[in-house]
Amino acid sequence: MRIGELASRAGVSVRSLRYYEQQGLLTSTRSTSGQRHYTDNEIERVAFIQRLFDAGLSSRTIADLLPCVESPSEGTSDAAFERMQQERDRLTRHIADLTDTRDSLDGLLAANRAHRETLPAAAGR
Amino acid sequence: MRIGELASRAGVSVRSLRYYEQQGLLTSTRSTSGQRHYTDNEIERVAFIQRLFDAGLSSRTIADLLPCVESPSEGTSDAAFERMQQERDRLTRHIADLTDTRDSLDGLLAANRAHRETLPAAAGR
DNA sequence: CTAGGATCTGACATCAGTGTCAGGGGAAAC
DNA sequence: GTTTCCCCTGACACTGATGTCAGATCCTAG
Repeated sequence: MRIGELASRAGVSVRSLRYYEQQGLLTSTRSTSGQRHYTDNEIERVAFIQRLFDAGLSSRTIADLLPCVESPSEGTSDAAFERMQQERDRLTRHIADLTDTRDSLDGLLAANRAHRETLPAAAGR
Repeated sequence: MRIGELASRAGVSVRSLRYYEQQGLLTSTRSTSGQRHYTDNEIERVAFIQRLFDAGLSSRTIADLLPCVESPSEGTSDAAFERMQQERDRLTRHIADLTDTRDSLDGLLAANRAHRETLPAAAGR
């Protein structure tokens, strides 16, 4: 498929796909006229890349990890493996932080809710 | 205390504190010479602002929410209350996404680990 | 064959929080 | 009082993923 189709199927912009390729996250075969062509495999790959971006990884970090993802059967480098563990741990900490923050919001919401019930006339201002 | 002390006690840069004030997230009393002065309360406030930033809220959103935080005893506006619930829900979804992503990484790590054990000689390359 | 949509490259814009520098004044320690 | 550190404002830089535009080329439907 060409880039437009991959973009719509993976739910990202054409611009982003070109950027991913430039950053070494994605490869494409080129037709003689220079147009990029992809296989269905790339759909999942792009989706995964997006998830890593959403998880706060930089394109550089993702580039470091992807070899480990693509060919877990080969002996991937220790460095990539370590990096992956490191990111996993970072993610765990981040999730814990976010959970704490959400709990704080819940506490505030509860306090506000309680107040609203006792003073319904004040609601809205 | 002056801005430098607040910065070091709250663990943020002086630059950031001035920015927060500019965005309406923080207020300070000014000495006659124009220097900002803060009370101990601001330490916690700044820490909370940081947590919200880390949770992906924009300064605009934080500004919308803070009245609700500072004076839960007053009848805070419905809009702020709704906004807060909305952000809480967004955070919940984000946490779920991150957890999924982390699980994916765990799966990949396990696959790599398994391979490493079967082919110890290939480690490092 | 041709028109219109898709793609190519390259460049510049955006956003938001933060870093950093310059030039001038304040505060506190010696 | 002088030195040294802190603070003030204002401005510009940065980062990184993405948007957008321009001008050229390609592909496909009519």
